[in-house]
Amino acid sequence: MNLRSSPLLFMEGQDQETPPLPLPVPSPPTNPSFLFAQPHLPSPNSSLIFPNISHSQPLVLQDNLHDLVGLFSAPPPTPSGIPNIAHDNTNDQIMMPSLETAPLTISDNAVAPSPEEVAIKDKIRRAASSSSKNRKNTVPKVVFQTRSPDDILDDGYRWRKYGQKSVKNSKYPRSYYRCSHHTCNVKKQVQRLSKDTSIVVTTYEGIHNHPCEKLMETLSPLLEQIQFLTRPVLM
DNA sequence: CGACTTTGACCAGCGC
DNA sequence: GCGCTGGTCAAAGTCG
Repeated sequence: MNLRSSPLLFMEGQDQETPPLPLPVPSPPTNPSFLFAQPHLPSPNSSLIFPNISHSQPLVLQDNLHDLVGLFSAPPPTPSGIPNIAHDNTNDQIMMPSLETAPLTISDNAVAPSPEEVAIKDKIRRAASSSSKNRKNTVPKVVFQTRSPDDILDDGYRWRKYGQKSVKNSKYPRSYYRCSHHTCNVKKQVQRLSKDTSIVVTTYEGIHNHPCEKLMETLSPLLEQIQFLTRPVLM
């Protein structure tokens, strides 16, 4: 895992004057089930956007937990023995299990959005607007801004690139990826900002219908051990 | 040989 | 209707 970012969060539709919502800071992960937590979005098409990244208190993802997108994945099937826990309904919070607990701050010197940021927000706004007219088309979208030298962030899933386009007002092309899992049609778009070339904007569209492979790889020995320790003992 | 990337072509939506 | 733009397709190429 090579993400080094300090995301902020605001909900789609929020205007520039409204300060972004600080991301709720979760407790340290104490239960593997947190790894399958899902974001609690106010509406099916609302989007999470991590806007200007603050340098003041960088969040660091734990190296032994690979699942960033797993936050937005469907819970695994229960027969696997992994309990299903989604978001914290009582506190209406998004659980961010893979993040260390560093308080999130809003950047004081936030700058005007770049053309790419404006385009991305416009695109999401249009998508939300059109889908509000047609409620059947409810594909959740999540937008991350991450400060990383790598275009491709290791989010634990396998992706197949199916297109690349140069985008207006951007000197960097936008890449289009689909989840390689045969039954999963989650897509993501990756684009580097020309205003700040250290920032990569990743847009996830859809929800994985399978557990994160790398995560399961990491967890399976642990789960086997738990199952062994909690097995019924014959007297 | 299978999985993946590259890249030009095609198509749909939107604004004028 | 036309042109622009973004998203997807699919054939060819690459890699392990």
